[in-house]
Amino acid sequence: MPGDTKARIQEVARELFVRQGVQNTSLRQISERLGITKPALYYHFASREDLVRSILQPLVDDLERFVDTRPPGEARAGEARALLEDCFELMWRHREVTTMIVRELSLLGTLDLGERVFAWQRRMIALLLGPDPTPELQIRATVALGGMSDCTVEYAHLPVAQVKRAAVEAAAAALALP
Amino acid sequence: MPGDTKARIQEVARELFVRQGVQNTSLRQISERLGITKPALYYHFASREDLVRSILQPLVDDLERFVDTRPPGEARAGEARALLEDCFELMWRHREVTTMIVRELSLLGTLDLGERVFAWQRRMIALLLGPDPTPELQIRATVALGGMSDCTVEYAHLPVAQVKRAAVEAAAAALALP
DNA sequence: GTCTATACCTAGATAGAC
DNA sequence: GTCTATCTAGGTATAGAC
Repeated sequence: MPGDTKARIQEVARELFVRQGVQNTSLRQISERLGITKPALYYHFASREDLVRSILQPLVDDLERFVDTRPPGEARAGEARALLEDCFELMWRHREVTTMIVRELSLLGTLDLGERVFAWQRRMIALLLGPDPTPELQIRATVALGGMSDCTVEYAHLPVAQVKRAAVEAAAAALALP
Repeated sequence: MPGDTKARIQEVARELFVRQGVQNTSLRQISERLGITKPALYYHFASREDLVRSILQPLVDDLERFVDTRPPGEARAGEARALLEDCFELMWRHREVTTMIVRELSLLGTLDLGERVFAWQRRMIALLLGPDPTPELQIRATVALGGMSDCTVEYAHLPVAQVKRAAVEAAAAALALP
């Protein structure tokens, strides 16, 4: 099927990025693996950055949609836990990209996605704990959210249900949720 | 003082690595900042990898010493919390290097430090929870330890005491410590 | 211990034919 | 949409003078 070369490039690139890191993957490797030449990539993507960004973007978009579609203000008792569960599932669904980001956090900066993810984190914390949380609560939220994302990376080989239950449990406890 | 050029190189390199990431820092930048030439660096370090490793090593050594100097077996009640506190302080003391690693986790792999850090984590979990913890407990420990290291990076501008108290509190809760 | 000079490679990227 | 050919910039690293 002609026309899906772009998708195939992203597929191969994502696989290599996850396996050996983004910084350690060259366009040459990607094109060789596809059986095409390097310049051919440039027909589909304006630059290497563009290719990488196109792979990370869906996760960032989904994260933003996630907080956009919830009513603002602090979650009621019991709702916060559901929020953590849904958030975990989102990160798990995108776990290949989550892995890329966790292993090379600095990517967000070089791709100008850092600000967006940072803003997302603030809004997420506001949903969990209300606006203007104390530094103490922000720190607890960082443990909770950072911990959950680490788990989607480190325990990607275990069954979802098991990881989800334990990770959400730990995150909720870190937040001192009831 | 002649003879401390090596230390000055490490100092400048560490600063640049923290500010703009390891991968985005070239030997040219380091040598220019020092007012020496690129080849001069090669008198002090066999390679770029060697330089980077020499900067990360002290943290890894300290982590290993940390678990080496504690009696094996599960910590008693109350001891686990002290263990988390000491661990936090260690990461905070090395927080420049901790930052480098958290932002570019994949460095550990390329420098052959990944195995050592992974083994450290297993031993640390054994100290906290006893040998052969269930997957559930391992996941909780990942949230706790990963969360604490994230905090040393993200809240490096706040007073130690405040970050330490909140981060250890959250980590202990994630572990379901009494 | 530090310099000049340079070799060598690989990367990302472009021009233009087909 | 993909190719060949090529450019340029930057990287790591070495040889040999001082």
